This record gives sequence, C-alpha cells and structure tokens, in this order.
Amino acid sequence: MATIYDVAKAAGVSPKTVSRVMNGDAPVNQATREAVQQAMAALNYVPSSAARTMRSQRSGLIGMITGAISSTHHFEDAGLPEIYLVQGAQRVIDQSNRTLLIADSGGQAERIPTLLQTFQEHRVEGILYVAEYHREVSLPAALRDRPIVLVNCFDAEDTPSVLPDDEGAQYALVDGLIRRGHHRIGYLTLPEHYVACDLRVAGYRRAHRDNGIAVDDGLVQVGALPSSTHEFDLLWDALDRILKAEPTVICCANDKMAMRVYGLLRERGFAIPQQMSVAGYDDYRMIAEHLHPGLTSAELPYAAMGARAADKLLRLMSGTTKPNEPSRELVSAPVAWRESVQTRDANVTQLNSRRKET
Amino acid sequence: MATIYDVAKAAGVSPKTVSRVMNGDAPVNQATREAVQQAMAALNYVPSSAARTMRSQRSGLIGMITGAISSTHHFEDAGLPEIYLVQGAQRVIDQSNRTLLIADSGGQAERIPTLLQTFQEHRVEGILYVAEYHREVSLPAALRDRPIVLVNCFDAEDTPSVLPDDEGAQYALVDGLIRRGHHRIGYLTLPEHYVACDLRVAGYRRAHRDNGIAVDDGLVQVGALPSSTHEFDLLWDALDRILKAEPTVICCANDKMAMRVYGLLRERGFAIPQQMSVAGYDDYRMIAEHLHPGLTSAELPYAAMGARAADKLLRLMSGTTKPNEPSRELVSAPVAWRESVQTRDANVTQLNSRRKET
DNA sequence: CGATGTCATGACATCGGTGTCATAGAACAC
DNA sequence: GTGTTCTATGACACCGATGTCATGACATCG
Repeated sequence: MATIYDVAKAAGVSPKTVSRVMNGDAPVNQATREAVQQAMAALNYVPSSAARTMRSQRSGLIGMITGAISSTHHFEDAGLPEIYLVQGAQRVIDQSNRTLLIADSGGQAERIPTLLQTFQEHRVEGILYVAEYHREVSLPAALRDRPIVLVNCFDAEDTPSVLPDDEGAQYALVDGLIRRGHHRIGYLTLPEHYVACDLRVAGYRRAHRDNGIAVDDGLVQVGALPSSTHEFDLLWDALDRILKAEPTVICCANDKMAMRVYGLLRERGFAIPQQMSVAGYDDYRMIAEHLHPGLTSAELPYAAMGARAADKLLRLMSGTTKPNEPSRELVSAPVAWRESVQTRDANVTQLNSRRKET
Repeated sequence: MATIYDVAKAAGVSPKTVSRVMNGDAPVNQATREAVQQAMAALNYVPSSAARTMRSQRSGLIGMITGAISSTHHFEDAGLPEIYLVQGAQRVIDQSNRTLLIADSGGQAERIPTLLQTFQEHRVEGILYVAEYHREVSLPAALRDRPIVLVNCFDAEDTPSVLPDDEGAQYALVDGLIRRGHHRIGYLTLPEHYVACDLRVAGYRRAHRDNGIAVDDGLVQVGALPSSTHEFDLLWDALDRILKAEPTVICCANDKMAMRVYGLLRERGFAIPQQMSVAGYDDYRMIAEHLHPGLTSAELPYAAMGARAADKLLRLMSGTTKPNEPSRELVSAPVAWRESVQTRDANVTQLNSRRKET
C-alpha cells in the first residue's frame, strides 16, 4: 500500500507538502499541487486513518449504540425500523467527513460493556444512544465522558436528546379525524404508563378539547399488554368494549395492532372503511401501504430523528450549540392519510344509498 | 487519555511488558502481570486501536456495504430487515475480536465511491457486500483487491457468496401444503425473471412433481410488477384469474402481498382460512405474526445469512477454507406454519358442519 | 563445570501521517 | 535600499502501540 512518502518521492516534494495538498491547511503552488495529485492517482494512494488519528488525536468516528437497552423483549421487533435511524444519521455524519461506527447489541444487555470498550479503543468522539421505544433511561457511567445524544429516550440528568413528538402526532391524527366528520373516536392504546401511551392519550384528549368534543371514556381502551403473550385475547376484549361505545373510527396504538384490528373487524362483518374507519401509528410503510385498504397512520419519523440527532451531536462536539437550543428536541411528522379513513359525509351518504338499495 | 507508557511507569515496568500482558504473546511473571493489570485499572487505560493498527498493519475491521445496489427503488422497503443481517454478522465478527464497519448508501448509488474510500482509509480487511434482494451483480473493480463475500447476491466470476435457498424453501412450503391436503395450490409470483421468482416457481413445481400432482398453469399468476405503481390492479386481476382455477390455498410471493390478499379475499367474502388458506414468503414477523389469522410463511433467513457470511469471510481471510467449501452457499430455514393455512380434512369437516347448521 | 536452553524483561526502531518551527524567495511599504 | 510580510516548502519530532533483538538470571544436560 502506497504511503505519503511514496507519493512525496514520486512528486519530488516533501511528505509534508503532500499532507498539505490533502488537507488544504496551507497554501500550495498550483503546479506542485497538480504534481502531487497526479502522483497520488498513479500510486493509488489512500491515506491511513490510523496514522492520521494517532498524530492528530482525532478519530473522526461517531459511535451509535442500538438495541442496547431492552434486555427483555417486550416489543420484540420494534427495533426493526432502526435502519432508518441509521440512514438518517449516516447521511448527516458523512457530510461532516466523519464515519459512523455502529454497535448493535441485539437486545443482549450483557454485550454492552464489550461494545463500549470497542468504541473507546477506536476513540469515538461522540455517541448516539438509541432506545428501541420512547422511554426514560439511565446512562452507564462509562458513557458520560464524551459528547452524547440520546435518541428515542431521555434521562433524569437532562442529557441532550431527540424524541418523537407523540403528543403532537396523535393530536394531529385525531384533529384530522374530527375535521373529517368523526366525533366518536375509539382508541386502543399501548400498555399504560409507557411514555408514548401517556403522551398520545394526552394528544387525543387535547384534540377533543380544542374541538369542543367531550371524551367518552368507554372509547379509550388499553389494547396491548407489556408481555405480548396474551395480547390477542386482550385486544379482542378491548375491541368489544370499544364497539359498545359506538365509534365511527378506531385509532390503534400502532400499525401492527391496526393490522390485527382489520382482521377482527372483518370477522365481525365490518367493512373497512365503509362501516368502520381505522387508523394506526408508526407509519411502517411495509404495513401501512400494503394493507388493503391503505392504513392511515401517524408517522414515527425515524429517519428525521436520526438526522436531527446526528446534527445535534455534531454541534455539541464543535461547541456551536444554537442559542436557546433545548436539551430535548421533539421531531414531528405529518400524518399519512390513506383509504382506511373515510370522511363522515361520504360515509353517511354511502350508508343512505345502501339503505336505498336494500 | 492514559497511554501504555503511563501504565508502564505506574507499574514500574517497560512499555513492552505492558504490551505483553495485554496480548499474551510472551511469558510474563505472575506478580508482574498483576501489577500491570492494577495499573491499567487504576489509570482507566484503554489501548488505542489506531496505534495498534498502524504498527501491526492489521485494522481488525470488516466492512459491510448495504443498500448499495438498488439505485432504482423497485422494492422500496426490502432493505428494512437488513438489520437482521447486521445483527447476524456482528455476532460472529465480535467473537473473532474484530469490528464491523457499516456503510449504508440508502440506495443512492452515487454515494458508493465515498463509502468505499472510507473503507480503504480504515484499511478494512474484508468486505460483506449486501444486495437488497436475491440477484446477480457485477462488482466494482475497487472491491476486488481484498477478501469479499457477497450476501443475497452472486456474480459471474463465482465470488464467494451466501444466498437464500429460495427453491428449497418454496418446495418445503408447497410440499407441506400438499401434506395438509391441498392439491390445488394457487401461486401469485414475483415479477418474472427475478432470480427469486424463477427459483421459487421451480420449487413449487418440484413439490408437485415429487407428490405426483400435475400443475394447472392457471394456478400460477404473476402477482407483482417490477415498478410498484400499478401493482394493485395487477394483483386484483391476477387473483381473479387464480380464483377461476379454484384453489384451496393461495401462496403469495411475499408477506406484503399476502397482506393485500387478505383484504382482497375478504372483500369477495372469503373467510380465511375456512374458505381459503393463504401463505406468504419472507416471514417478516412484523407482518406474519400480527396478521389475523397468523400468516404461514417461508422464512427468508436474514440473521442466519449474516452469520454465515461473516463466518465464510473470516475463513477466507485466515485462509482456512473448509474442504470442498462451495463458493456459493445456500441458507435454508424451516417454514413457519401459522393459522392462515387449514388442513383440508378439517376444512371439509367444517364446511359440512356449517351446512348442517344452515 | 562449561555449554546450552528457557524465562522474563528491556532498548530501540518503526508504522504513516501531522504539528511546529525554520527558511528561502518574492512582494510590498517607507 | 532595507525592513516587513507573505508564499511556498522542508526538517524534524512525535502520536502509541508492537516487532526484533539483546540480555541477565536460572535450570538442565553431558
């Protein structure tokens, strides 16, 4: 492998001049520059990041640790869309001429020390700490010694973090439903006391309040248990209770639940969306776009969160925080409206026309 | 940050001895070893991989390049389960005391040169080249200079690769259906001339042949277009044609398609699985486990492929290839049988009992 | 008892870049 | 014309490990 010395010799200059051509940190004569560049090309020269890191004490690496937190597998495949987080973060980080080093613990908490050791050996300059679902965490002490941004989680010390705007997104979804003529809106929630559950229910209620509609508590039911074993029975019963409250639309805690609700509603003879509208949460395209009819869903904006977190971390590392930058940032996304939600006027019309037909 | 010199001074030995304690490459007196270890702990010493790499000329890094190939987004979210590939590969690579460096192009082909440059600067010792779907590729010349294993793809030069056993998996699925009493098996395929399509159709046919059943060509219809724009109409028509051939079960090219077929069948009044069984492909848990009823599906074993590929690459790098190791390895996985497939005896019984009731 | 071998350790050079400082020549100011 | 600044370049040390070789203290052997 060619070194900077080989290039220097071939171009007839000193190694330091070659270095200057690469880094542009001091003026270099045009002719010299070209000679050096030719030599680099001819020799297929690629600088060694190891040597560079060693001398400059800057690795140019940013570590991302994912799947790190859930030792128990409550939400067994919640981690799947993390790839979008990775993509979002990587795009921003590449632009800053740094490299993202990813450590995925695969949910095995005992592997975290090893992964952190690797990060330290590589002298990562900053860390993105990713949780599988919106929650509070407490950071291992080993992580506190360098810039860090929490993603999808927050801690008691107010460490900088990037979070999904659960309250706002559920508000936007429910507000949109109301504008589409729905006044009795069922809601199958996540298990209680999950951060995302509390926030979204708050958004659900605020949307009702702002529109002057009272919430019928019978319309809000827990649709999932933390342990997913008996999830199905629970959903069946919860749906039963909600249907007694006579909703025109059912909001589900996530797209997976909505997928189940499609099946359950149809078993009971409901046509979707003619006789019952359905909405999800997460906007997992794999589900929402391919369900029939297409599922209306509030997006969980993973790519944007990854990008925002990377951006925040880079600013933290360079010390250029924005004025008034909050330690916790919320990322919003628009609701994806698809065919699973019918506007009530059309709905009423269609029901009427059906009655005529019968 | 503490260096090996600091540790040496604190322990009253030479740096080289500290190095020996870390690497165990020469005998060290027990007492000395303990003194060094204490000093390392006290100083919070973490070796610098940059320095180590530079001196030893071994980076200990393996590069994985994903999302690299599809510049067009035919299968827009096919890349999602790649996280399983990453996990599978990372588990194996960690065990060999190496580190996985991941570059995700996010489907933007123009970013690949940059990513490769990064790999070269970090002196990765081997590369895992991941395609988004089973296909033939031709490798950029820049990649040929170091050990490489193709994952989910293969090339004309017979570069070592790890592939899903599409033929075998579809065979196992269809064979299982036949054993469950289904003799008229509909199949909504992938677009024609895709590698996975041809192989799976071959598996479908072989299963029929081995069981002495003739294939009715009306039962096999293309269910998806390469460009997904008109996918839906196509599926509607394809399903129509298949239903005319009176199947008792419909195999879908993937779980997303199966999800659509659930909706389409129910619109036509079919109960699943009582009046029509359905099977998918991929076994995306997010879909298959949460559809109602649960979807029977042939697994696309991403985690196992990642692990196998990493293993193959490590052997390639160390020169310890197994005797008779084929350049292309197929990875198999069992079919996940769930409620969407009903065994035909039960089916007949149930239909009879219904008739009695009516 | 001298030769040989093994164990435990250290001195020193080296990997490939970059930071610091020095310097030669050209341009500019007074 | 002399002093000052700027441009362009090179010499040299150094970042933190490890490979090579040397060495002293013992143990073993014939």
